[in-house]
Amino acid sequence: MPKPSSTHLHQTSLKTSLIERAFAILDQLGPNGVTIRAVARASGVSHAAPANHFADRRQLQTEMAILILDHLLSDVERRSSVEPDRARAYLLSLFEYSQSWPHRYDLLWRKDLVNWEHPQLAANLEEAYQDFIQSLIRRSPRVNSGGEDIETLGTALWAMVHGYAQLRSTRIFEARTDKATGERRIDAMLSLLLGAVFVHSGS
Amino acid sequence: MPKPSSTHLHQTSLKTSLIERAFAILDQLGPNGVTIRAVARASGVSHAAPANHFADRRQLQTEMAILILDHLLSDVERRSSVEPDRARAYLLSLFEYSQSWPHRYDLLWRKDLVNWEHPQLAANLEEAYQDFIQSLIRRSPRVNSGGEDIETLGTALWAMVHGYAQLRSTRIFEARTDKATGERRIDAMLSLLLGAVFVHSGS
DNA sequence: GAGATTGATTGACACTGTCAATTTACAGTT
DNA sequence: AACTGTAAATTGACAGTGTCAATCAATCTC
Repeated sequence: MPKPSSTHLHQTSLKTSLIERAFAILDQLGPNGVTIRAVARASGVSHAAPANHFADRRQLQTEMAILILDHLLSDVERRSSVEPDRARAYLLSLFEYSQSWPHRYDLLWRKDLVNWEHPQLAANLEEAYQDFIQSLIRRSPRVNSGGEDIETLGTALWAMVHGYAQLRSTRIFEARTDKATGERRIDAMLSLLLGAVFVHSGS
Repeated sequence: MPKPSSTHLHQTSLKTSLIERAFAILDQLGPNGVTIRAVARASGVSHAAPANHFADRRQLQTEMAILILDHLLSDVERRSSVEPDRARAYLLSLFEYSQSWPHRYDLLWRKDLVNWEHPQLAANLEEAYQDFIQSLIRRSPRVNSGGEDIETLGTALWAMVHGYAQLRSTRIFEARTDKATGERRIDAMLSLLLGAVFVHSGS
């Protein structure tokens, strides 16, 4: 029952407006800035209005996480239309997104802010991950080691990119946050892992 | 000027007592539980007493992070005395620590709670990382590719273990948090990377 | 001993999330 | 058209939080 006409005073439903403002605050101030009251304030409603749409703060951020994951996966599709290697598209998008939208990426993996038990969120990630694994298999069925080692490889790749994205902000790896050098480094790491494992090394 | 006798009413200096209690709370409730007031309460002092020892909450948690890193590195040493491969000791300790002390490990990398600009903290991590790289070189100077690729490999290994440790809690990798299967998976991933790159594959 | 300094206490302020009670505005029924 | 019911927004309150200012006590220094 989506009511196209205004329910009360908002042209667009308040819920979507709240989420919009929440993203604006997130991008600017980070996860800690996304308070219920700040979002309400930015939307011009009373501090308790959001309660009608989100049970609590965690649920707001969980719904944001679903949108962030969508956003990220849409970037995978965009890149995949150019890059023939779909597994590579996943990994490069993952890294690029973490650098382009650092606060969104941070929020996504904060399990105190996001409820990863949420069925849709969990299902979307699981689906993406399985698709990633499939694209790895499709990429090159002929692997040095056989069997389920392909899943180990997938886990290693995903974890590596994710870990690198997160640790870069602590400056252990590379002093400055230069995106270009980061991508070059990612590329080298992927070549290392992919090139060494697969029979015909890519790129 | 460490005053061995009681400054006021505490046998041991209040600062160390505060940190002790803070760790107890951290281990039980996670980073969000470590509030200035809760720590003060647990130490039996007024809510503003900690301000004399920590400028703000972030500084308390930053000092905790220094201790956590020490703790983690001491585990590396312990393991290194058994495991001849020191680089491997780093990686396995890193993972095991993240599973044994999940909340401490979480806190360590939370840049909103910990100030990674802190000179001592940054220096300690940098030193450990360089030692890790050195142990990688010492492990096997003969690498397939030459030059600074050893640093790329080091980054890849560290990032992979860290990323795996963090993502395990979101259940993408392995549904249940079984430590044993986790270690087996880590082992497989390390063999993948190390065994493929180095001339004589380890383990 | 007098004075100064360090450390702890109390009280306050501006925030936060969340709940209860209330008011508002719309929709459907008769 | 009036009534009623329901959903949504408001107001007010409560218990927390971090942090600051003023106060108070105890110790150290000369």
